[in-house]
Amino acid sequence: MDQKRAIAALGALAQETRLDLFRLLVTCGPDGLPAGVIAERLGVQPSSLSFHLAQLTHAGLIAQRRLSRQLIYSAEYGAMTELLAYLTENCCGRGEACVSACDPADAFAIGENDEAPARARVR
Amino acid sequence: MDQKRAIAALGALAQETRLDLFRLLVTCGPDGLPAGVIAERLGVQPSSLSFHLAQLTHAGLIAQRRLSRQLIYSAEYGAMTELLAYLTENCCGRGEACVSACDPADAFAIGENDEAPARARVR
DNA sequence: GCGTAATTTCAACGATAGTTGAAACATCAA
DNA sequence: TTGATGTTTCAACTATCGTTGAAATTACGC
Repeated sequence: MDQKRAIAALGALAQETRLDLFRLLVTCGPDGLPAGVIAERLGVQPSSLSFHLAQLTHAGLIAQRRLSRQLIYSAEYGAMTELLAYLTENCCGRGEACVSACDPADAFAIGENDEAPARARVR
Repeated sequence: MDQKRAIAALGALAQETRLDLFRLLVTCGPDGLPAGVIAERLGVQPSSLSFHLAQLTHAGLIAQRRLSRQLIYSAEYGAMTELLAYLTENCCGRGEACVSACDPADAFAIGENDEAPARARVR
């Protein structure tokens, strides 16, 4: 992952509809969902959804395939993984403040609740 | 991490200067760097840098502290960790396509090279 | 082929982001 | 206090983003 692609991915995710959309597809696995179903679930106009789907596709975060009349969209887990790796690159071994971010076990353990790990802010 | 904060963080990172800046601070650890040094390293005008520092600070991705005349900025590793967790929430156990994204070992293992894991695209 | 369903494309609009340079602010040394 | 250093704030400008509704496209069943 280079800077350009990372920015494209981050920019694509930095929007209400698209973030919800991406996270919805992430939970749906490789099977994905047709555009119409996504529009209904998110409560977005088809025209608007199409715009956002194009943004995410262009950023490489989702993939498109056709199933008869429907266009099915699914998350590109590889791209997501690369993006996470790009953000955390070289953050290891620089002191205890970054330990939880660099330790995969810790990093993913907090996904279930919405709390930040207890850590003193550097002020 | 809720949707609003995630969007703020993603939006903050979705910009050349700020992404470079954040990654620079991530590699610097809790000690951080003064604004002047950052401006020099990134080749950005102080005025512009100040704008970007404020964006990242407001998004909770970096922290600010004063050291005499200088303002020192450092990465907020906790916020970064929460963001990664938010993006990958509920992506587990849905099929083999998301395995590498959900398996921390795999997810972070590809950080060293710039290659995507070999995976067939759903087209 | 015709009509219909599913989705995309297009143009127009208002809103927000990023840059620049000048001015202001905050801190320190003398 | 005075001057200098480090950083932020502000106004003005251009560029890009997201929404809407209408029209066009694509694929299917009859």
